Amino acid sequence: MGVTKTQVFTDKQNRIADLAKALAHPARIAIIQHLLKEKSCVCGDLVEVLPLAQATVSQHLKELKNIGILHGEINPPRVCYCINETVWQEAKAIFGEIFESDVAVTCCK
Amino acid sequence: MGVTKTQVFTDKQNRIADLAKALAHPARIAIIQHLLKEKSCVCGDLVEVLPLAQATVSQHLKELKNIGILHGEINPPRVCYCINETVWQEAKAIFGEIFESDVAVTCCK
DNA sequence: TTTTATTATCGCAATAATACGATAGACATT
DNA sequence: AATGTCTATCGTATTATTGCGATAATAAAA
Repeated sequence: MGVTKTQVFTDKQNRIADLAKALAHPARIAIIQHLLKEKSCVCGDLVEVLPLAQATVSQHLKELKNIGILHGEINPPRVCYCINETVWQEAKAIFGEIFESDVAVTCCK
Repeated sequence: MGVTKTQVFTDKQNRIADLAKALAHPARIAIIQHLLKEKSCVCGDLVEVLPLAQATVSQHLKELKNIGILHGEINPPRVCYCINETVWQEAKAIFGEIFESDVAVTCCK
């Protein structure tokens, strides 16, 4: 065991979980916040902002790229990372849908 | 290593990441969806709905309870789990804040 | 071609997360 | 007191994640 049983859940449930997992680390939150705030999105800038080693930052960027939230654009010798607006809108819609539900306060009564 | 360096990030960044981590598993998404949809929130019902062992479901419930999204109410011999509206609104606000930001499409140009 | 600058990947170590059987705990009912 | 029902916890095996030094890869510039 030790592996998530993705096959028993719906595609949407897995997608929501994957998107949430991409946001489930403070460094990746910091990266996204920086890219939303600053126009500059060069990897080296992020390495300066984040108190993590270059290899670690690169790894977090890779995860965000894999899920689709970011895409990288080679601009030698630098790489410019940008938020992928399509996936960003997808995530916005998915989380919006979840949180727009009203909670039954008097549950089980 | 292998442990997240939480101390170098802000409380808010860590909180966002923790809330996202709570949502970062399809079983926990399914649990939340079920609690939002159905009035029944008894642990046993969730065990029937989810194709996971009782121990595993209980463990996921515990994680959601630890982060504050759920609270359990003992109703012997059952336990009724409900969404904690305070934390739910907090999460809604936090994720809403992130996603309301406009993305600069023409990044690095 | 060599150097320089920047980023990605590899390899490793350590911790975290997932899953479940077995068992313990809580509490009403018999 | 004994039983039955439901849930939590423990122990364990397996896989995933985090972090970083070292090194490779890429491409412009000297």
